[in-house]
Amino acid sequence: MGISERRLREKEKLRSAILGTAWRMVTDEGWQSLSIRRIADAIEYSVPVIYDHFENKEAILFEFAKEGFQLLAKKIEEAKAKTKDPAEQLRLIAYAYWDFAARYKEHYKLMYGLGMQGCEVEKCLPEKTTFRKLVIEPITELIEKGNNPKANPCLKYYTFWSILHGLISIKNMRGNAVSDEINKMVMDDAIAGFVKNLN
Amino acid sequence: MGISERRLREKEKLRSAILGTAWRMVTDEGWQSLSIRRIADAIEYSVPVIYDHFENKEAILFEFAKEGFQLLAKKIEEAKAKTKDPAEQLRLIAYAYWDFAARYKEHYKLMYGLGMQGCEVEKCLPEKTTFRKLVIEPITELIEKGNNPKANPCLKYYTFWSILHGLISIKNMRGNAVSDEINKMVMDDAIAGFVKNLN
DNA sequence: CATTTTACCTAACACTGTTAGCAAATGTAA
DNA sequence: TTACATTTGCTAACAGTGTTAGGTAAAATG
Repeated sequence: MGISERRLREKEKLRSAILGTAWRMVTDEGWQSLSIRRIADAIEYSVPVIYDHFENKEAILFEFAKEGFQLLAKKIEEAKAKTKDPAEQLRLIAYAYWDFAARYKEHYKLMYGLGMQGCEVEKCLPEKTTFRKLVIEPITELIEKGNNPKANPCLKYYTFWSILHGLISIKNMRGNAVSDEINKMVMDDAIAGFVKNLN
Repeated sequence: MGISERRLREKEKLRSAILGTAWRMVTDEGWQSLSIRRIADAIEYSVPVIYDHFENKEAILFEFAKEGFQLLAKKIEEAKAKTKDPAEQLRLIAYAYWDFAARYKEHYKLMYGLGMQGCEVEKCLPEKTTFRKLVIEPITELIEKGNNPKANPCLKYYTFWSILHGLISIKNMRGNAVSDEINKMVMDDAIAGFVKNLN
């Protein structure tokens, strides 16, 4: 009865080939160049085979978006685990977020629809919630320790995220017109201000 | 010799018809639905006529982007003119920016490529520089008056803009999942924190 | 061995942006 | 008025896109 298992393996292999090829295209030439037909060409199968593995093109994009959200959550978790000081945690989280967006640029663009038509990422709620919880925790701690206990952690989380996302979006837009050093200085400054304001 | 002038007027009229039709499509059905062919259908001309007035589709998008940048600069200018207190100016500018992004949603998406493939907006430098100058001025003033004169206005401007753009981007992403009140509270909080940190 | 399932392909549909080439109308000059 | 040149607008095509209907041949199943 190894036959059907071999078949499953082969099917899985084809699926991986599709995703692998797609990913190579994206990193080489950007999301714009990704097309079902070109994937089919590259894996040396006909076009409808792709649709045996993915409902449509968006389903392929979604796969990468999910990967991105999971990876981001992991990175944030790792960064946070490095210290117990909540202020330091927030700083490390911000760095990790920044690093993720720089290292996995195409993922980030897809996840948040930067300069491209994003895909429906509503289904990534679990991963997003993880991120949210990881950030809200140190914020809550800092608020409790600070002298402004009426501050709303959820609201502050939103602010924190907005700062990061705004910086990264603008950085992505401008290409390399502004040096990374300056960009990082802006982030440092913004996060320092944010943390200071929590007290 | 009014003939050639009439012709020019008619040509201009057709150009307006193209832009007007395009804009109606965008507001009715989003950027995604905008196509040269549908514009041609709507104005009851054949497709190549569009190309007599615009080099390509991007040139049409660019027209709206430029309009957006100009309008934004105007709104910011008006908001700033309402007071002479730099802190208050920054608050009013932030409100105006927010209001612009809400009122001219499709413009904003196009200008910064949110959830769509944006167009080359590098040519809008004058309008962008206007915005930049309008914001940097009160920031510089505040820094000079404050007790942290070594702060870099340019860097702070970048931070200010990032906060606003981040908030708006995230708001746009989430659709109506978060109420406008909360969104505005986040902005108020973030801007207040930013201004406080300038001193 | 017959039947069903699976794998896979060709060819099409309905779109997209863009352009070559032609025909008719109009303007200009002899 | 006639001859030429320009403008205006069109049809039809090219080269892509995502997606799917329908058919064939191989493989697995009863």
